[in-house]
Amino acid sequence: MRDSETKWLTRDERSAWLATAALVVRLPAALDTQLQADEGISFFEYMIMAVLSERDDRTLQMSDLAAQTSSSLSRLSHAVKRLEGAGYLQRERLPGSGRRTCATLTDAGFAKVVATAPGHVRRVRELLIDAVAPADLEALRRVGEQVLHQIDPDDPWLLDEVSGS
Amino acid sequence: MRDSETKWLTRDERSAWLATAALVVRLPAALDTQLQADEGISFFEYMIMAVLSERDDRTLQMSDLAAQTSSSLSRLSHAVKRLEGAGYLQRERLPGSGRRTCATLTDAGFAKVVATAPGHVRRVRELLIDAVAPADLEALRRVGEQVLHQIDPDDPWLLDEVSGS
DNA sequence: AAAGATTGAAAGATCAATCTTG
DNA sequence: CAAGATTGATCTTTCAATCTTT
Repeated sequence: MRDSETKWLTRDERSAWLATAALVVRLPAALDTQLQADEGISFFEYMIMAVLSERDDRTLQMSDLAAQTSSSLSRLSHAVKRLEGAGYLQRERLPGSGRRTCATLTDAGFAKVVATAPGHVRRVRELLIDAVAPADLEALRRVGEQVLHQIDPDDPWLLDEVSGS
Repeated sequence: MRDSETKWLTRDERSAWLATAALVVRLPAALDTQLQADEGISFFEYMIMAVLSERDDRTLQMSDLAAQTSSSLSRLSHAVKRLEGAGYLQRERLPGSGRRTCATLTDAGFAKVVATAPGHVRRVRELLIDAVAPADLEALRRVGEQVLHQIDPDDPWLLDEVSGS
């Protein structure tokens, strides 16, 4: 609020920020375009199914699924309802322990992920992975992790990665 | 489409991509949260007004404004109509030369940007600029520019920067 | 009452169709 | 008819309120 104390961006910081702002807006949009055109699903819907497909039982609790797709529970709930209507997954309210709901990928959903993944990965490679130097990609990973930590320090954002390093 | 030839991501590429995917989803969301809570506007609306505020005449043609905010003309048109309703800008159909429409920031719109900028910049610093090493920020700028070039090679994405380097 | 999740209404984005001017 | 822009319909997201189970 104290306007006079604002630390404005330097020229280099500003140019880095402008490029980053364009990146975070355009990259998801470009991936959405490919997925929508080729497979009729959104990036968000693909992420939901991709995350489920990597589980042994193709199942995840709604709140965990929300965390892994960076979405609110409400947004996820609406999206999962649509995907359930399309036959790609099923919801089940676990009766045993608690008020939890689990989403499970159906065979059709798994098949959809299998059909969709190659084109998606190709586009990710084309736009990002193969377009930048390996060292820059590594820097990007660091930046991502640091920013996520700034946004939410409590976020256990190394779930699978912790063991892998 | 040839599934067998898909070049899947390596372990390092995959971990970089996962961090990046989370980054591009969560960073704009976090900035939206700050702007919405403190000033009642979205990141997109702020960008529109900020871009206009940097012009000498606070004016830009709709299609140029769309390019500079990474948005479709349709999305921009709807958003500009709302901002016009709020008194932050005005539209004028240039009668002289062509079918162009220009958007001009009003005094109220300029004041809104002035009031909003400090908090926004503070958050950008906190989440990104001050959170990463200068070399990583520089790498991020390179990545951004390369990805934007992959998405649209014809995009003149160095408008202001060309002269500045 | 709190955690986990869903719902309906309101706001925003996308898509296709349209309008206008050159 | 093409370029620049807008519109209306539809789909998605967000926000606040609600429901259920512990």
